[in-house]
Amino acid sequence: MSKSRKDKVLDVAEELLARRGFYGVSLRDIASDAEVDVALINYHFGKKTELFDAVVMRRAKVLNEDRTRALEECKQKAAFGNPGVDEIIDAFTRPMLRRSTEGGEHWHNYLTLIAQINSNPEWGGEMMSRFFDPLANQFLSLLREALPDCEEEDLMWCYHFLSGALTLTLADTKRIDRLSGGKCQSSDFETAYKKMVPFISGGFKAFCKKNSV
Amino acid sequence: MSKSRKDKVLDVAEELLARRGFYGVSLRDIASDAEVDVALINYHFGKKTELFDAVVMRRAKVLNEDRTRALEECKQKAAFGNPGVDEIIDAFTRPMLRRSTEGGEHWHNYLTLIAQINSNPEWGGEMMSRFFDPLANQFLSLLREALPDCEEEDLMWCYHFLSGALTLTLADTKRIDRLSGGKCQSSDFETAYKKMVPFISGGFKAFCKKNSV
DNA sequence: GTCTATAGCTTGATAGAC
DNA sequence: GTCTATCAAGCTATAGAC
Repeated sequence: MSKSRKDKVLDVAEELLARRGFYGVSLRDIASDAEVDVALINYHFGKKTELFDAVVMRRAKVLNEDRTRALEECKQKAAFGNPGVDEIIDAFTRPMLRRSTEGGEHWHNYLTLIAQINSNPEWGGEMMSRFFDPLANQFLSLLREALPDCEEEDLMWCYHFLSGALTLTLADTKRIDRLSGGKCQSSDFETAYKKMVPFISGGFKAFCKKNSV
Repeated sequence: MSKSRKDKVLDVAEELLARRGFYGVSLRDIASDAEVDVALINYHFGKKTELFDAVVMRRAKVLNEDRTRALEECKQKAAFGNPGVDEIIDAFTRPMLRRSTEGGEHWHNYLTLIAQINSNPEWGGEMMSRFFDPLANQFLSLLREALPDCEEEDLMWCYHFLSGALTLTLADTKRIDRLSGGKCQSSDFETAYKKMVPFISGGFKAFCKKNSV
């Protein structure tokens, strides 16, 4: 079964939106690249903003399932002793990096788009909350158990910093390539991941000394 | 001496660009809000991309001076014993947060704009490098001295995570307000700053155990 | 589902008068 | 420096035929 035109539109929209953002892409750009009529986009998705939502929603569902599963597995292990901070952070972040590296170009585009949404001051916060706050709360619940003495406010801010570090990584902007004189590549998510978990874990532990598991 | 029309254009452009990004703002939007003719923008700045550069450049200069000064003061102290990781991170980040809180609405807008540029995959990396890599290198030099055993690659990735955490904070997207049920506000930069320095410092130290000053 | 056609508006850029 | 006028192109959205 070959890809439907509807899916083709979503794929193309995703790619263009990831590159130039909501205002930088016209329905004509999308229709043209998808080899489809402009009117078809309206037929399937309605307004441009609704297409945008559809693009974000499609993979958000999959991603939330991935990550929920990883967190559940973390909890299972808790039956035999609580999971450590590192394991929890790993469960929360690994599915994203994995999709971006192993999920093909489409997933890479998608996660680049999420990165931009996350730092958009106009509607980014609202959108991230709508799609990802339930999952973030699952993550925070686990962390609360692992770090019972950590102040609630500290936990929230640490989550926020994690979010910034993670999404800038997904954005893959190539800045680090230049800054490091080629020693590092922003597209090297394997390495990024290896460094990110200890970095973030070290950040959390700075606030929860009593429980640095 | 009242504000020139040229400065007014820059102020208005900055505000609109911070909210909706490059493609989301038209020259007519800017001209209208600045109570100026569209042709005047072209007269002073040339093309739209050139106006954009001018907006970013104006305060980048001031900011780079601020931060260079802070790093220099850090080095001075080194004469009486090396500065610690915390002090170096503090010198690098505080001027940004301070401008955003004490510099008025214009600076707040500007730093929101920088946040979006930082995670833009199209030209964000290039732009950040162009305006801020020299400063980043000053910062990294100081850190290298403070952490002589830290691997170069680790240092670069830690800088990258710092950059993500810092700019998401500057973006002020209000997501943390919702996620925390009102307990935290993304606009509360004082608190954000108090949490950010230990978090980042903890992250760096995770890689440089021998020198956790 | 698919396409043609179009309404009605907005866009960046500049030429030319003062 | 400032403004009027204009161009050619692009835009979203939809109505209506098949």
